[in-house]
Amino acid sequence: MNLHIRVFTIGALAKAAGVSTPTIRYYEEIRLLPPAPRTAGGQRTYDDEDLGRLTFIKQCRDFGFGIDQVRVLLELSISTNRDCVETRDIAQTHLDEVRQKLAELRVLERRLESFVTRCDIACAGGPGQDCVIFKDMAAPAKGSCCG
Amino acid sequence: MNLHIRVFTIGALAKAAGVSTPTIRYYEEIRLLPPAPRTAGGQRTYDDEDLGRLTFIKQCRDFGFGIDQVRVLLELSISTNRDCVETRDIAQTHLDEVRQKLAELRVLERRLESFVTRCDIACAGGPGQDCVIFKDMAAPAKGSCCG
DNA sequence: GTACTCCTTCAAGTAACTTGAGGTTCAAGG
DNA sequence: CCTTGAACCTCAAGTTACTTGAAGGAGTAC
Repeated sequence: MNLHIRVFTIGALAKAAGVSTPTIRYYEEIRLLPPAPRTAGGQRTYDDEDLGRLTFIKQCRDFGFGIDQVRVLLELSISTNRDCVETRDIAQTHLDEVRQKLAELRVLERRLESFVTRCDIACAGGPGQDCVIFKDMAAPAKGSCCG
Repeated sequence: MNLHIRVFTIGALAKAAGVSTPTIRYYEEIRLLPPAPRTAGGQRTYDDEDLGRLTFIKQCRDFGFGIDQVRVLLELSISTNRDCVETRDIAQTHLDEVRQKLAELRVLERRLESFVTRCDIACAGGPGQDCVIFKDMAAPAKGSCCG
């Protein structure tokens, strides 16, 4: 057992968990974190349990989960009869979304590449060219540059 | 020359450009679009020039450019001495950002894949398992599931 | 006791719209 | 002419996940 009871100020907790202090207050406000006990002067105090919870939240956020998903994951993490299947499903759904976003960004990357390349080919001379990119983009088809 | 002067209601314009009507009002409010002339009854009217401008904006947004970038691109598109080089640079910068985001998402995809896979291996039996994912995630290292 | 950092609350700002409430205008049909 | 229903109007607030700023109090080291 750990006999040391570590107490953190909000700044120390923030540093330990890798988030900002306003973020911690915000998490308290939206009840992701419980209301912190205060010193006589009104300053918030935290312990290792809070650090664990906050770190968990941070990890989930780094995974890209939304606040509402984190809320569910937190509840699952606390329930004694942990439902790993539900956790897996949340992660799977999120993975699907990430892959969807990846696909969109790959398309965007190709379009922008093509755009820049055509700019280079047609407009290497600099300003004042007869660049038709803008006419192209004012029509509802695919964009082009200086074609 | 086109002798037809097409006049659009806000709804018709929205449909033609592929945006929503509140979006058009919003664009007017933030001065991406000029204030529309009104009918006697106060309803907005648009013409083909507006359609061209709005379509241009839509294209830029689909490319992922932010509103402020669209503002610059719009000005470039209107200037008589078009600076294609500046346009290219804006697109190149944006392309770099897209690639950065792609790299991040690829890392995320791998992490989530690994997460889900480990869930499948260790927790195929369903709820009630001795799943350590939550303990892992409350520590500041990399997440795992049911390991 | 004073200097300095860290803490407090509250309000507003960010991006780019969307949603809702409550009311008006327009075009068509009878 | 009158009604009906869709589409329009304005204004305010909601969305996501915080960040930023102002004005002032608490804690600690010298």
